[in-house]
Amino acid sequence: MIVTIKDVAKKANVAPSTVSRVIANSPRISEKTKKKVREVMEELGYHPNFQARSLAAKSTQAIGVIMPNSAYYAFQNPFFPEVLRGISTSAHDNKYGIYLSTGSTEDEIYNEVTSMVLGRRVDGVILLYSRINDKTMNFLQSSNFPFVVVGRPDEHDERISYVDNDNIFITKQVTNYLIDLGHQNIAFVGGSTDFVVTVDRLNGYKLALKDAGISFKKEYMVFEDFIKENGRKAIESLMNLNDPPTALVTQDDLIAYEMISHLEDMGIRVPQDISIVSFNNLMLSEHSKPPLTSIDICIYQLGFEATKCLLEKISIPDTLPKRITIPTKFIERKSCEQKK
Amino acid sequence: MIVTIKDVAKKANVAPSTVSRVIANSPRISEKTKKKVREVMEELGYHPNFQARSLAAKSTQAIGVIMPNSAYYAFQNPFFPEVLRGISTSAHDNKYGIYLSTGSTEDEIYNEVTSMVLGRRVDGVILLYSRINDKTMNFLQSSNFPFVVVGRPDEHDERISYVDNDNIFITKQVTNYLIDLGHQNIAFVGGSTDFVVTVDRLNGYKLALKDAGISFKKEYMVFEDFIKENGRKAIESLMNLNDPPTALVTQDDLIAYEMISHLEDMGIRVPQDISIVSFNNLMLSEHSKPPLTSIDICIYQLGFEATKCLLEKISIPDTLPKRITIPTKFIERKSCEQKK
DNA sequence: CTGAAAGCGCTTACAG
DNA sequence: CTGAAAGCGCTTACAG
Repeated sequence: MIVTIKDVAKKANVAPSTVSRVIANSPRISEKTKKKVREVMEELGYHPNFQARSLAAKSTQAIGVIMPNSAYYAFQNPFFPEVLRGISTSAHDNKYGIYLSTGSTEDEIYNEVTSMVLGRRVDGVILLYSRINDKTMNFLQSSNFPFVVVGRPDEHDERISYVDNDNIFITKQVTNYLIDLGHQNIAFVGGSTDFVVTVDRLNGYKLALKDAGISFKKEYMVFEDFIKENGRKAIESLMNLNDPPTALVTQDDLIAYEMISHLEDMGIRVPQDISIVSFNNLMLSEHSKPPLTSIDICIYQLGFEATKCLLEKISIPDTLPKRITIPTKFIERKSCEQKK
Repeated sequence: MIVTIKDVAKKANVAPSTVSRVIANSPRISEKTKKKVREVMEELGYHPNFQARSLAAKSTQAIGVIMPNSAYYAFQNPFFPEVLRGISTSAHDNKYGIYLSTGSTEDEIYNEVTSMVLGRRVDGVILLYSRINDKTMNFLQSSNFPFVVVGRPDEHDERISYVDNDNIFITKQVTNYLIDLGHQNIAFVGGSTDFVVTVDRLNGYKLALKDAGISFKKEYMVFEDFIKENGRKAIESLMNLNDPPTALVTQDDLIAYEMISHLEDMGIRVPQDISIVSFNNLMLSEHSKPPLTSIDICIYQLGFEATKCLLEKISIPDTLPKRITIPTKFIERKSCEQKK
């Protein structure tokens, strides 16, 4: 049979309410009573029931983590285990559990989130992506439920708490790095433009070009949909331009690997013929050929800080919205070269 | 204010129990009543409270998913997002949620699992790894709680439900493939020997050698701890043997990439000088250089079937333990060559 | 410092 | 086909 608070109370000769207070470690209970009750709990193998606790206390001690739908480039992307590690470390430090939602379509995600929130499965939510005009985010905001976004919200970013890198700035820097190496024909290979991160990075890229007086070419932008459909063709169409790029800014190491592979097949060498700089600094990037020059966006920290921020908001509901910027590291390796 | 079953009942002029039955879509309620109640639910924006439901019905509609601790080689490994995708597809199809546990030490995992189970946070558990003499697994089994393992349990495997590849067999096959290419000096580069998967694959490897009359050499085995500490040194010590291997069976594509990188640095070419065959067939492996010959272990299916199996066990408690074997695919690419 | 009582929002025999 | 009542295992004012 299941051991309840009543069983413990009876055996310890106290009221159930006292046992409850011992569990919560209330300062209003004497050490002596606490000791006795704890002994009985131990003896009986008592374990508090989460559901009952949640119902009575109106707190679930769980946070919801919402992954983007799998259409997002590369669900095989190590980004997710890594954020998750950051999230769970912070969550467990605070005795919170993680409730995971991974819809395969936007609607599925939306439904899962609404039922999670309205059904009080969780005390707060972390959105692991930011998409343009996202109805899930809109729902979260209008329902006034504690949530934080990993990424920059498309709208109302002054009213939403979020954790992000400074994507515009770092992409500008990275592009400048290529420009300083003498490159003028720099292409941008991005994820889906539905995501704010893509838009931000694209803007950083454009900014750098503008500052350097390099005109921006539409043909130099390639996005996820095209790559996913036919990565080979995507890069071919880029390299077959009259004025092919001599450098690439790629949004993810995984995409960079694929690009490099196709390029080599086409007889184009990295970095001798084309330079590549990328994002995420996956573990592998150190060992790829050539070793990838990449931006370490500190994925773990992104998750860790987002959780910390959420937990704060849960415990102090009128916490002001804040933006946390996670610094990045430029890891220079061997995929870029001075333009000849 | 929160809308409860009572509010709906009052407005619809029925008893709360009737509303409850409408939610459960009980056949004992007339269509007419159902319709009326549903309209009111819609109108009031009613959403069932999970905690209350769980408490009364003694079912949480959630499964716990236990990840191995991050010490496991490569938490950046795409294995996890991929199993998770399989798990969540199956779970959501059945209206189950996913409760994630990711301890960073064995003890943390153990504590999370016990509190999850004893505290009735979940209806069942999926263990995403199988480790030798694992106290978490032992706890699960002795507490008679529904659970299934992804991987082969170390002990009592006839009494535990699990989903696995036939690791012994496939590793034997893979090793034979290398033997057929003329290789005699074949090394095994594995994960941690704490995990059953490593042991099984090692056994498959040994079996193939034995059948071919090749004597097994201890120096030809390299394991995780050594690699993690110093991957470069690990491979160097292998290649500096009097009789260095001409082929490698590697447990994971990620490790294979690292090995290849070190080998090239040492001036040893893959596949000309050394052949490599590996496991997991990551998305990248198609694009790596050389394209990796790898075993696709069907990670998604592993997760999907494990969940199906668990859900069955939850709904029919006396379901017999079963073993489900997920077939694998041998993806031949260009990392192996005939021995010269 | 401790207890009796009400209540969190549901489900489910039981009765009709 | 529907309702009244008890109960799931906790927490938390309120009272002393």
